[in-house]
Amino acid sequence: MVCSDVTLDDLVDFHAGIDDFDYSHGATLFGMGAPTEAVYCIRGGAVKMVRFDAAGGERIVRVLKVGDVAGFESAFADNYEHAAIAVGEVRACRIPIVYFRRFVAEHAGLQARLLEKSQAALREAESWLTELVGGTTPARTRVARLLLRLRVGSGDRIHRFSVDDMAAIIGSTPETVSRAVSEFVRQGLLVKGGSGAAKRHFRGDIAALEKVSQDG
Amino acid sequence: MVCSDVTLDDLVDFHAGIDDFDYSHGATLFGMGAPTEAVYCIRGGAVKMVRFDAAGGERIVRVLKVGDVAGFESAFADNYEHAAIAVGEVRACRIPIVYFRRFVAEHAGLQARLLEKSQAALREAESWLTELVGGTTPARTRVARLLLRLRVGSGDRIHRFSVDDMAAIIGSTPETVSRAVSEFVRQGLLVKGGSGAAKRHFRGDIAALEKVSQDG
DNA sequence: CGTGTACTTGAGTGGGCTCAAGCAGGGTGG
DNA sequence: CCACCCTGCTTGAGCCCACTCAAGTACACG
Repeated sequence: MVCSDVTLDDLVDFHAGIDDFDYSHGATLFGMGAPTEAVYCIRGGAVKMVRFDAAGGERIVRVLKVGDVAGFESAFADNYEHAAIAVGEVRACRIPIVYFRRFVAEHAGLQARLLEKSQAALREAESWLTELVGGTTPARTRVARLLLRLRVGSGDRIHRFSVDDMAAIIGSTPETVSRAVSEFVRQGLLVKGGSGAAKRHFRGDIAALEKVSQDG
Repeated sequence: MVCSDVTLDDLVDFHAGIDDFDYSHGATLFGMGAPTEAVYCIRGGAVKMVRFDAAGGERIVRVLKVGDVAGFESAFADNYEHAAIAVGEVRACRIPIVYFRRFVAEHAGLQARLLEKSQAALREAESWLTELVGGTTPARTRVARLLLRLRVGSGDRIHRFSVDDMAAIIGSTPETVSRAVSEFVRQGLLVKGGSGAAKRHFRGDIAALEKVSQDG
């Protein structure tokens, strides 16, 4: 993880302006097209990376979880390519772009690490292309696959996105997602979290979901 | 373009084993899961990057054209993540992986260039996610968008992929693609190339296709 | 307790998938 | 040179999933 890298920890030690921030549900870390002024290390929660098409419809192209770095794709461009929006409570550390660029320029090891990050993101995007979106795969299967990808760590807790968000990921409609999720809940594959912070999570029967995710 | 970089041209000059090769339609540059042993700079034609899902069905996640580098995503892994398959006649130069890795290690500038390449590929993949695949967008619109992305340079020539390939890109079926393409041909938006090498190309009415690609 | 937001559920329709013929074109062998 | 086949494209008919439109419901928040 870039943030825990020694050289970047040095950055935190020696410069002011880098601190952890909290973002509440729906808060915007940065907007699509806004001038690039920082990258963010996600320390907790989930962040959706959003693109808007010509018609103004939103499409989620990636989901960031703890350890991911938001905005690094645009670190050497003038403007952000996506909007980054918090889903549930999010904690992130903000690194002003000038510090970030200086450090990358000065430390060769960081470049290799960035390349890894970029290729991991590419792998993830391709994975979405093959497994999650459209194709000829039934919607319920794709919803199951998505839920498995939204797991927190390797337990049975699953980030609970809104039906609209899930639809914007798998390329479907809120109604269709709702029907699939409701059915999973009825069948006991999914349990909605109670109140408070737990509201933003499911408990999932991972084994059963994996069964559904294999199409048939 | 990585291949035209001075340092990589030096590589070509000083080492044997690097030459241009020709591949005919359907030829495999490398297979998915095969041991990584080279990267390829595309000098002409088009190459499809393919992933196979559990059911054995193929899905095309990216298309490489002149100037792109095939296999660099796997340059630091043991095995290729995709298969790379020629569409029509392809000319490419083959760089053995040991040379490639040595050069990247020795020349810091190349790392930055690789990072750019990786991020460009990421952008492209996200672009496919938002514009090309599934969603709620009608198939004819998506076919039009795909055709525009398959343009050779900035003229009216378009790489002519098989209906199966196009279906594997937009996440549809060969029949549906065929219906859309046939209609474009009937309407004169698309002209099939004659014989010989031209068989692998369309001539497209770019302006009209762009109109169709904007949904309505 | 009212209001707003998000989700759920229902009925109806249509786009595209499926299944299944028919049809070019190009390569091969007689 | 032609008949043949083989591969890839086209076209048709029927059906079903999922999108659309539209209520109705749950829940949070002021």
